[in-house]
Amino acid sequence: MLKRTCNCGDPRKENSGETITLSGWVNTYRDQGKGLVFIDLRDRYGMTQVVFDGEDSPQETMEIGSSLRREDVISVEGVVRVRDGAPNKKLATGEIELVAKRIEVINRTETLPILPDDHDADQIGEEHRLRYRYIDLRRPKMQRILKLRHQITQFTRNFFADRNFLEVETPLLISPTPEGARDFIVPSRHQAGRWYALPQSPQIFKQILMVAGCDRYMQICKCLRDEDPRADRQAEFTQIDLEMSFVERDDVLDIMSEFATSIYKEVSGIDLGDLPRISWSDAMNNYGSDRPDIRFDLQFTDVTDVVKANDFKVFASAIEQGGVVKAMRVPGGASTLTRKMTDGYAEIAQTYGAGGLPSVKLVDGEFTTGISKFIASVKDELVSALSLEDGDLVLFGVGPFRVACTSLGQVRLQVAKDMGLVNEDEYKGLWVIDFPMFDWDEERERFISEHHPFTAPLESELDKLRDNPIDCISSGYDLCINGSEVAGGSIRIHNPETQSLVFEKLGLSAEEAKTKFGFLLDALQFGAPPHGGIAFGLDRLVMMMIGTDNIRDVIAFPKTQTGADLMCEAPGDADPEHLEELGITVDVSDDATAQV
RNA sequence: GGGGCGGUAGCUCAAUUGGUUAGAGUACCGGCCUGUCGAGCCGGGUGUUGCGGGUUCGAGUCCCGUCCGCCUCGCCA
Repeated sequence: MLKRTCNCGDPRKENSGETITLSGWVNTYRDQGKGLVFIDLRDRYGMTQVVFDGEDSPQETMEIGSSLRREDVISVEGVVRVRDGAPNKKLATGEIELVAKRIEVINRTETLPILPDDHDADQIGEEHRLRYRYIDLRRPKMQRILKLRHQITQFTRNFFADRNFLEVETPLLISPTPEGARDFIVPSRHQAGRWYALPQSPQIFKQILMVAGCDRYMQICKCLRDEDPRADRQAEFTQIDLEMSFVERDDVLDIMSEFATSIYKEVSGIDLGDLPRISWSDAMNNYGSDRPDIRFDLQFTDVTDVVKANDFKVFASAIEQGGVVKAMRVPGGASTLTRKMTDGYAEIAQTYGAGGLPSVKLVDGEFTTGISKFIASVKDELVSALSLEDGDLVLFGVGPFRVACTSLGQVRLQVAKDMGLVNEDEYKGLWVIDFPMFDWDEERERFISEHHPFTAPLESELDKLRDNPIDCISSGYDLCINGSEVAGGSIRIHNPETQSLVFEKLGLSAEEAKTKFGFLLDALQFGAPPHGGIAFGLDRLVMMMIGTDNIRDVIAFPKTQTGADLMCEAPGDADPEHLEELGITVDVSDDATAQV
């Protein structure tokens, strides 16, 4: 093989006269006719124009040159020279070209299913990009993403290594867990009929590392959750996972704030500014989200008490059932938002569980449209509670607290988009703290952890954990940037009594807890330090820095919505003998599925 | 599990109310062209209209089923 002496992004004017060899892919070819062919040769580092010139290139090289097609792989030895014509300002190597002397065609390509060309690759159906990922990844844009991701992990390792964190690997084959997401399971051969689970996160192991005296742990690790994906969610994703001993909440928030602001700064030049801390309650009440986007205002006002006096049925019955009425003032919304748009908002509210989306406009000092005639009696009170001005639109979130808030919160996001309130170049983050410990699950008729079962309550809330768990505030915290949750963590429970109590509140019998988490409860009995930590969603960090809504863009080999890898055609069939060895028989009939 | 959108040439798309031989750009193939750079010009259609049924004189188009992809609700401690 003709060995390269430098990369396609390297040659400069200073190298003219030098004989070099480049290897790479033919990005484009421009055949000018007998005696002159240009190709752009591309590798990860850049592109160089190679010229096959009848006057300077040997006849044989000339002939091969004119037969080249896009994405053929070649090595070319030649002489660097300053271009005759105008330099190409789009290329770093645009002032020079390589005059081909010797060429080796390493591999020709069939007609390509997709072209690795940033000009129109974004138009190509994603199905094709995923099936031929090795071609898609050749695109400069995808190469930039791979590189940025690498820079982020590199920065992360250095940042935490500098601060005494140890990178420790935790197992992939672990025991199934009762709480949380659906586990991927793996059959055991030595104990046929028993199963491993793939980790949803290394949670318990990192806590045990704290008990083991590691003091500070970090890992960039795969997490696996067998749940339906979304645009920003994959079953298989990566976390920057951390845990620290002898810390309180503020210690974790401080060091993680430093990490977040410095990684944005260093890797992308983005200034996150300060990261304010707001309570979950304020976030829900004012923004209708536990991960509010604070790049724009549009806050809510609770008008439950204001509209109580009124007998409008929708409000009255919601309040009667213990619900609330939230109002969002949209300044100037009366004229800028069309009927079609507000109808769309109502659909959004309904999608998130609200009955509808009552609204009124304030025009010439009077309520018009929507529910104006039903709430005329409390007009003055509403105007003053919301500081309404002429031309404002008011949208109401009605229902049980979480439904009223989150449905209006989703509407808030769309309104901001429609009114152009979102500056896409701006990055604003905040910590959401003081989460509740539990939420009540109507279906299962029991408490479920708002964060996870190892989250400690705030020290001052210990009494409530026993007597009034629904009001108990946890030590949990989430870091949200531009309305996206990028990290979440908590101070953990480090004494077995509290841990048992939480399991009990979650409806986990002592026996069950012992079976599933016995080793953790044991560990807590043998000298567990107070500890806490956090996990950053690496994929979402990369998404935000690269400016994409699609998580598949930032994963080299992502899966589709049905968990398929289109390139390698996973999942695949297993060898029947292998299954027999594992004691597994498979029944995929409709009946069998229906029974599950 | 539910809702929505889509599947036509290698790729991106078009095809009137169900009506002649399913078209265009690009890629690809052939030819021309010595300074191009998303080269240009001339010529070439390379097709199981995702798959299986059905209705009809006639289906890319309508109906039923199914598969695949995307968005989404549930789900994601």
